[in-house]
Amino acid sequence: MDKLACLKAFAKVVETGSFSEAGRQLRLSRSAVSKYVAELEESLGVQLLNRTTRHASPNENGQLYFERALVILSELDAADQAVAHLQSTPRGLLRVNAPMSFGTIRLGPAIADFMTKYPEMQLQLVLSDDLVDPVQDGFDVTLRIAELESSSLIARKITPMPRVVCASPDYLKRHGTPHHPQDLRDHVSLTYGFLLTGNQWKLTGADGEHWIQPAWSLCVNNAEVLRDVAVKGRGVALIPEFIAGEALQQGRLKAILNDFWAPPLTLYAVYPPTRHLSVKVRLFIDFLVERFGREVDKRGN
Amino acid sequence: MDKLACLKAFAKVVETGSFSEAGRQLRLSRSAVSKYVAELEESLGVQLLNRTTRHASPNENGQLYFERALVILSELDAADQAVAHLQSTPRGLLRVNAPMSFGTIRLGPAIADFMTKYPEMQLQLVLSDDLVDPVQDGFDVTLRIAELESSSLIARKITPMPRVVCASPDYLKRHGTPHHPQDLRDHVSLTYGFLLTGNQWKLTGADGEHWIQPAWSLCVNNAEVLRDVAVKGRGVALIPEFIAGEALQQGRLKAILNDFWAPPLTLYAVYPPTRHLSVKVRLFIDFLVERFGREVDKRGN
DNA sequence: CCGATTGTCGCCAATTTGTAGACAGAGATG
DNA sequence: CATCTCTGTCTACAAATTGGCGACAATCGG
Repeated sequence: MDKLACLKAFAKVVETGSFSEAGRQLRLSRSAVSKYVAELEESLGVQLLNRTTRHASPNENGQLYFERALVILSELDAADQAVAHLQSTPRGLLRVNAPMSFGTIRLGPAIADFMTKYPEMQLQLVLSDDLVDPVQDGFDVTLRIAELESSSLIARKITPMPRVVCASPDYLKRHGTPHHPQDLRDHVSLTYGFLLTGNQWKLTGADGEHWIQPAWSLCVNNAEVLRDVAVKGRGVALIPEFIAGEALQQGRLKAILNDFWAPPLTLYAVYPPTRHLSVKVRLFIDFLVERFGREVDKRGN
Repeated sequence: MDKLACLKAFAKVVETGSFSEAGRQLRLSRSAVSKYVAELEESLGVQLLNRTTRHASPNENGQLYFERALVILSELDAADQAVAHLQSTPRGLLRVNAPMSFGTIRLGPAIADFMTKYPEMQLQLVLSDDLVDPVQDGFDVTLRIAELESSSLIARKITPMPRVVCASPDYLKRHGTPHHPQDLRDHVSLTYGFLLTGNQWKLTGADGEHWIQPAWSLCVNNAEVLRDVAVKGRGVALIPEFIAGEALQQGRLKAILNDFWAPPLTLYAVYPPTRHLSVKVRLFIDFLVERFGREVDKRGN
């Protein structure tokens, strides 16, 4: 028997003085209410209600039990509400891991707004380019920029990260401007190299996809370094727009091959697989989606 | 879902740190425990436990809810015990209706012992020979002496009440002593008349049943009156032994037709039809059975 | 490194639930 | 006072839930 359902039925019968009315308020049939109360009496071995064919009233036992039942039912509601409240009030420590470049260029400035919005939270931000397992390494959420991540960890897309092919004006003056992806074979590339596509660049235009493996003179796991070397005229770089942005605006770099585009990378949030996402993590991720882009949840969460 | 079962399962998991051990202690399978806790988390919309493949521990939500759950579960046990205790401690008012004769001759003297045994109870005894409906007339229990009572009220046999045929020595000297039930036709009977058998006397001996309708000169609804008139030599009476007893012992009445016996009457307790008999009533009836005779429950209660 | 134990999940037989409707009784109404 | 309406209980039964079995992958101890 569902003792709680019996308690609720019993309490409602006492409140209303009627099995029928109790049934109406609890959205149960009269016979269900009758059975619940009978079951309760049976399990206690005690008569709780005096019944006539028209109404019911608690006897001494029933009055005592009714008062106790009300306390118990209200405490149970209070307990439910207490955990709901605890869950919905964001506070405590949020530990975030993010890539270096994204952390310094985009996330860092945005964090102040998040902390203004949720003043009770503490945020610990660790910037690193290592592949990090949040469960293993004690983070609540890890941000990643990747092409496509297959992982057993739960991940949520935050935003696409467009990329741009660019070089310094001085480099272009000395080596000519490539007009087609195939022209890149004659140029020096500065490449990231740690994507799933390795050192190949995929560029798509009106005439289809082009897979180019330019001769690379520098392979590094930090796009800011690629940007800075490109600015110094050492080659052509394919790097995220958020990294190249300022140099492009200042004319220190020039975007080339503008009729072609590289598939964007994607910013993901990765977090431990629990049935119910911590509200801290959820609020943080919602903030990132709102701040950095549209929302596509990778796992239908 | 049975929320109470879920609460118990959850609490046991937190206590033991293990779904498996919780299952063993609750005599449930591991999968049942797992499902209960998952259901609770689902209904709250909150993660309560952190799980690894080897053990489980409450998170902050879970710790809060666990503490609340313990309180609720113990209060529920306390409520159950409170009504059980209330039920088992006999006190308060017990209202009894009994027939006049039985009340004055047998019950009255016994009552003192009952009240000694249960000093916290008050007993209200109303002696009347009216047919009384305990629900209608506000009694907890009504005693009846009858041949066979068919009633919608619940009744419990307390004891058989044997009857005796008797007359005064003086009457017998004047009218002769009947040796066979058929001889009663030539005698004057003093009859009760309010039994189902009316004024007919049924006497059974070695030669079978005899239905006699003696000529009655007195028909009254009180056997003591019948006894007193018989003592004065006015006729032959068929009355309960407990009423005739003292006069027989003193020689003021003489038992006759001793090779024949009238079917005994039966002392019943009648009480309102409730699912669980009040402990006051049960104790009183148990006392009567113990004091007055063997126990045969008429309704299999 | 292997065996034992863990928690979760899907499947399914067993059990319980909760309603419909019949029934008898009480109270309201004409 | 008779009739109607609503009551609480009970039975039958379709629908829903329960709870265990066994498979699976992960972890821990020897």
